[in-house]
Parts: sequence; C-alpha cells; structure tokens
Amino acid sequence: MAEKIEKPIRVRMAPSPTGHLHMGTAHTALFNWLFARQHNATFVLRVEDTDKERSRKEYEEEIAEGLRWLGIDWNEGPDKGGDFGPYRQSERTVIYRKYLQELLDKGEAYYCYCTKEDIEAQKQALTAQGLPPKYNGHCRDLKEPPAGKNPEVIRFKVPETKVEFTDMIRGKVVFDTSLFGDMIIAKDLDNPLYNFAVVVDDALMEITHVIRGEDHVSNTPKQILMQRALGFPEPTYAHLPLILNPDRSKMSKRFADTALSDYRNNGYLPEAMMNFLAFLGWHPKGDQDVLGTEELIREFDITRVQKAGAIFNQEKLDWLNREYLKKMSDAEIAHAAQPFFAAEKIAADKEKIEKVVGVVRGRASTLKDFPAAGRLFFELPEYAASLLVWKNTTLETVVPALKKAETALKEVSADHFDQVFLRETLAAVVGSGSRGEILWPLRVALSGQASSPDPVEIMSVLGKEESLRRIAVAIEKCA
RNA sequence: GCCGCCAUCGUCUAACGGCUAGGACGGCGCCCUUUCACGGCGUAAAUUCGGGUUCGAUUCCCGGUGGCGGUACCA
Repeated sequence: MAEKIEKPIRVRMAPSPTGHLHMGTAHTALFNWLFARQHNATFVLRVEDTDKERSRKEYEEEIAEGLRWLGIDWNEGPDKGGDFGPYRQSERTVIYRKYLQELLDKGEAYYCYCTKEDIEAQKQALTAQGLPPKYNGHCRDLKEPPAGKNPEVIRFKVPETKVEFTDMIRGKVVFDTSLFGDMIIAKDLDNPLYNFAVVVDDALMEITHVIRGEDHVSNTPKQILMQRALGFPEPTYAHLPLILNPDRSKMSKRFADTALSDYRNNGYLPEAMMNFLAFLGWHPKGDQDVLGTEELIREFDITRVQKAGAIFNQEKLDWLNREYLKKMSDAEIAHAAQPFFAAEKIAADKEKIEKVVGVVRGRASTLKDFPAAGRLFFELPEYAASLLVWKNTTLETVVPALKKAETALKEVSADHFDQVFLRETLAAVVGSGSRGEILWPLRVALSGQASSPDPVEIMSVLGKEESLRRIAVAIEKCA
C-alpha cells in the first residue's frame, strides 16, 4: 500500500471588508487560529473584497486591528505577503479570469443572456406554483449568442447529482444538486463572485481545512462541484455553530453590540474576550472555565465543537472579565484603564489612578467601570445633607459624630494616612459605641454617595488634607 | 414553500448504552458588613414529545414538534 503523503495543514480566515469586525467573524477567526496553532499550521488571512460597491479599505484595517487586539495573528495576508498571494481578492482578477476562461472553454460554464427581469419573472412563476425557484437553463445550450445581445453573466453548469462531504463537526452531509439550478459565478471575466473566487483561492493557496460558520453549509456542495470541474483537491470542512441573540436568531445589533470594537471600547480585556468566544460552541474536557491562550491552544479539539448555535451571554462575559481583572496588578489595571479615565475627562496621573484602582477593583467588571467608580476620588459629588443620616438616627447625631472623627483625624500625621493607622484611629473613635452612627456619615461625607468603598479606604487615597476638607463640607451642610 | 442543520437547567455546557444527570454564569437564601460591592457557604433549576431496539436509553433508530441557516448579478 502506498504511503499517503500528508500535506502541510493550512487554514484561512476570509472576511469581507463590508462592515465592522463582527463577533461571528472574530469567533470563526479564533477557531481557525486555535486549530492552526495547535497543529503548527499556517494561518492565512485573505480579504474577500469582490463586492466593489460595499468593500471599504477602512473596514479591512479595522478587521486586522481587531484580530490583533484579540491576540490572533496570521502567517500570510495582505499586510504580510506570502508565497501564495496577493491576499486581497480585488488584486487577483487575472487569476480568476484564467480559471473562468478555462471553465468556459471546457464547456463547464457559459454566458447567460437572460436579464434580471427575465430571471425575476421566472422565479415568480415557479414560486407561484410552489416549486423551488431555480434558473431554467435557458442559455445553457445556445449555439450562437443571440443577435444584438450582450452577455449578462457567467453561469456554472451544475450537474444533477448528489454531493456528499464529511464535516469534521457534523459528519456526513448530502445535498441533491438538481435543486440548485445553474449558478452565477461571475458578472463577467473580470468580476467573479464569492462562490467562484473562494474555490480558486482555497485551491491555489493550498488550504487543507475550511473552518467557517454554519451559514456556509449550503455553499459547500456548490463549491465542491466547481472544485471537481477545475480538477482541484477537496479540502476538509468544518462548519461552526453560529452566535445567537437571546431569541435564538443570528446575533444582531437589535440585542447587543455586534462589533468587537464595541467591547474593546467598553473596557473588556482581550484575554477575557478570547476565552469567552472560545467557549461559545466549545468546552474543554474538564470543568475548567477560565483558560488562557496557551491552555486554549492545548485543550482545543475541533471534534468537540457543538453543533447547535450558542446564545451570546454578556453576564458570563462580565464574569470572565472580572476573573481576568483579578489576575492583574493594580499597576497593570491602572495602565490599561488610563485611556478610560481620559475619556471620562478625569485628569489623573498614573500614581493616583493606581491607588484608586486598589480600592475600587472589587466593584469593577470592565476597565470602563474604573473611572465611574473612581470619580469620587477626584471630585466630591453633590449630595443632600439627608444622605448623611444613618438608619434610625437623626440629623442631630451627624455633626457630633463627624466632629469626633474630625478631631481624631487631625491628630494623625499626613504621613500616616494609611489604612492600618486610619483603621486603628477610627476603631478608637467608635469605641464601644455604634459603628454605623460614626462610619456611615463619615463615609458619606467622604464619598458623597449612598454606596462606596469604606471610609478608611477612601481616606487612604484622598490624603489628610482633602479628607478633612470633605468632612468640613459635610458639617457645613448640616448647619 | 423547498433544501440542509440542530435539540440536556433561564444561559454556556459535561456525562464508553449503566451511580442521586455534573460544572460554570445568572437567580434566590444565609454569613461577613456603616453602605454598595467583594468574599464564604448553601439552594432551586434540565434530558422537546411519541414510538421502537435493549436487561437498561440523555446517549442508537424512526416519526412528530420546535428552532436556526440557506434559497442573491452579498459574502
């Protein structure tokens, strides 16, 4: 028996730059990347910009930038080159032209002269009879081009057969191609359409595994037919489950942000995002839920990928983001959160942010939560005097309590305004009395908020001068 | 309509045909506590339905139901 020579594994991500980097695209990219990295394979980024009207260069850049942020890199692509390029379909027209001509010469494809109106009328008639709408093959066997008419499009002669392929996730899938009708593969020799361009590119770029969204399953038999007509090898397919809205429809803006950049701008960490996306439609063998990049690469198994779609659950994302935040030091968080402080117009130096992070980190899910929770350390919010009153006490108890704390705090040197010292000082002030009676008004005086970190934590960040000033403000308020 | 895919707690999911169907998020309760968070402990919550096959089905087969995707001169 002849030894089978294994071809090096090559996978690709082929986004079309017609919009922001969608969560579904990021999801597919991640699964391809994980698969590539764990097999030491080559990951190709190919820009599918055959739709000239809708493709935009800015989107291409946004997609590449978003993938990089997530932690996904590629071996070959429009920005990197590679031996199989160019990697932008708009730069490959001569290539497509050649194969289009080959199909035409072989009689596997033909020019179609039917106008859009003709096709539309046909379709109407068929659907009215309850039949599947497919092209009737009018121009398939024309001997002469009709006089005075220019070709409208190029069609592929779809043979009537059964096409079967084995999906790595779904197993055997069979389609009856007699239901398809001859499909349009190009507008003309210089303007190929998606279904044709992928076939040529995947073959020429020697892609061995096509890993893509489930919305492509019905394209697969069509593409296989063209591979056969062109004598191309058939890659292995894997169709990933889709990311869903809460109502189980395909994820859309109606329910959540769909652009990866939205999550980045809302303060989610790329590691958390990657972990979350990886767990949409896949789960490792054990009970582990927090897996870093290296672990994901190690544990990933495409045959364990789910067949059903997965609902995008932001609460779980938030939780994961908190888990990743926990792993970071105050300084690391401060560094990452700084742009978010700037965006909130909070002028703060790194040192102060780091201190703030230290006391509010338990209450933040995202980087964006830090300026929100930390604002009170930069400016005292407006608040009503009544907020100073704790439970069933009255306004009369507030001033004496505050004054008591004030006197004790004045004794503490500014250099010792740290948590250990302050905690001792306040414990002495409270003594055997009611903690709430002192601590609540003090905390409100310092934070101006109904909920906040405790007074000691706040003061350790604020420092002696500002702490005393805020207490004075509160006493003033009660007058 | 037609074609294809799919179906375990609310959600993400685990379970060679064999334990009380496991974990996580979220929910709820208790504890901690000056508040809100954090944290700790605990708890409720699922095999879509009907037939088979089998000593035994979440698991295999058939059917129903439901959901999704596709049905472009988009990708």
